[in-house]
Amino acid sequence: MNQPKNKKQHFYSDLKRRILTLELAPGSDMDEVALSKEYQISRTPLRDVLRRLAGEGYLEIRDNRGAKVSSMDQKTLREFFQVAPMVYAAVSRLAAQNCTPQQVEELEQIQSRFMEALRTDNVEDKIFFNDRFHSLIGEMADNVFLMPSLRRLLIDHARISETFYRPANKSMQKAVKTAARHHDQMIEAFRKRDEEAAARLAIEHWELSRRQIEAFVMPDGLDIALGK
Amino acid sequence: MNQPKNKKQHFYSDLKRRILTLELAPGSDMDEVALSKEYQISRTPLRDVLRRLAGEGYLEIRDNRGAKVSSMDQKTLREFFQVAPMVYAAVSRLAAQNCTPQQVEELEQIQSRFMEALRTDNVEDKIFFNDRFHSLIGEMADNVFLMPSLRRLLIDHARISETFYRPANKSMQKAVKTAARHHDQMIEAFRKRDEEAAARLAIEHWELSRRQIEAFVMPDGLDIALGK
DNA sequence: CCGACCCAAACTGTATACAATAGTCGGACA
DNA sequence: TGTCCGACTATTGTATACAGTTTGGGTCGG
Repeated sequence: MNQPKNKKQHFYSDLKRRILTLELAPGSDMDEVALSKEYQISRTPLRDVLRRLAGEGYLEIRDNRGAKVSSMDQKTLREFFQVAPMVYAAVSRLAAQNCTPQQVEELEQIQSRFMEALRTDNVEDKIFFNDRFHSLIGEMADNVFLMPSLRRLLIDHARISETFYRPANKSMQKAVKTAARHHDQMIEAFRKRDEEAAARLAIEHWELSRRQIEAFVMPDGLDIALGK
Repeated sequence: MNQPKNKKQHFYSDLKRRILTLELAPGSDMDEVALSKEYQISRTPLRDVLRRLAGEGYLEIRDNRGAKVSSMDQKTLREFFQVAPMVYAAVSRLAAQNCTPQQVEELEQIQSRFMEALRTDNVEDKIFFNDRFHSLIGEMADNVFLMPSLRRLLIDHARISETFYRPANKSMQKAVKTAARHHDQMIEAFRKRDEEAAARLAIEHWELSRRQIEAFVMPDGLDIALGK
């Protein structure tokens, strides 16, 4: 987007973007000297940023062996759908309780930009504004103890959504439209401070994702009986 | 405990200990040069550790104004009890599903050390082994998305427990015994892989804490009617 | 007496040189 | 030919000097 004067912050948000958009594949190694050349920044602040991103769950750091992008395997996916609906329902509930009119307004603005991205089929913007949408709901919930897990979830949500936002078939295109409708309904629920609706929508929203991913991982005709 | 050869790691765990035991008060500022002298370590790795602890929720870092210990005010307490039972119930449920016999055995060892600390009235050990107990349950749950929030909760759990483990009255002493009994029952639930029992115990465990804290914040005879 | 401004001291942020560690390639020996 | 050892290279970790920012106090003008 716009290059901040601050190189360090630019590196921070750019690396984040590259991870969320899968431009940097899960598991890939970060080379400190290469990155320091690329971003014209010395290794000290660069390492600072890597440590920070590790703390937020974007990277994993192994002693004496540098950082790598957090991996995303089948186990991760399983764990993701095991807790995402619960955490997200709780966040939505709290958000409905605590949100301010300003926040709801901001949410609407983000949503309209998200819709714009859908219209113009701008994949990076779809991912970005969807992430912003859900992050803001996290801020609305305003709970320091729930936020860390939500942040971690949103990282993989964005990465999972990649498959979503480059729709391979009609079913996925339809799912994206449904998801967008969910967003509108969520905004409405927040405006009315309707906890129950917010929580229910959150769960529906993630169930939709889960079904799509399942269909993607196991396409039609391959519905073999799985052990466990 | 034992001084590791590695100064950096020693600084890391020692600072953690000082925060959890409230030796470093919530909100207090970290002075990099002072700490680097105290721990005989240069500022670069020291800052590394501060950033890492910030990522884990022990510290907050403000640009150009250094790190301070995460604050713990009334709002924090409120948020804590708003989500702790839920997160902890979910963690316990998953732990009951996934735990290995080795882990249950380790849990028993930690519990016996915890009991020993209660017997000898070693406050620091009480806090340490209670923290270890609940951390291990987090590991048993084995879910990267739930762990960040659990870790954040356990920090303030330890700090809240300070009041617990320096019991001011009979009621608290009794509560500590009940909590210890909960631990034993949890171990039993894990051994039997009884999800429901584990979840129920987790909730009871935190309700107990909440009641004690409430009693502490609002002692007998001060039960004035509160707005909201 | 009060407030605005400025300067100095203290502290945090960055660059860079150097040290330590991990990974790799090739040669010696069985 | 296979394996093990050791030096070499690539990469991460640490120390330190220096640059930039915040903060507190003192001074000057109102």
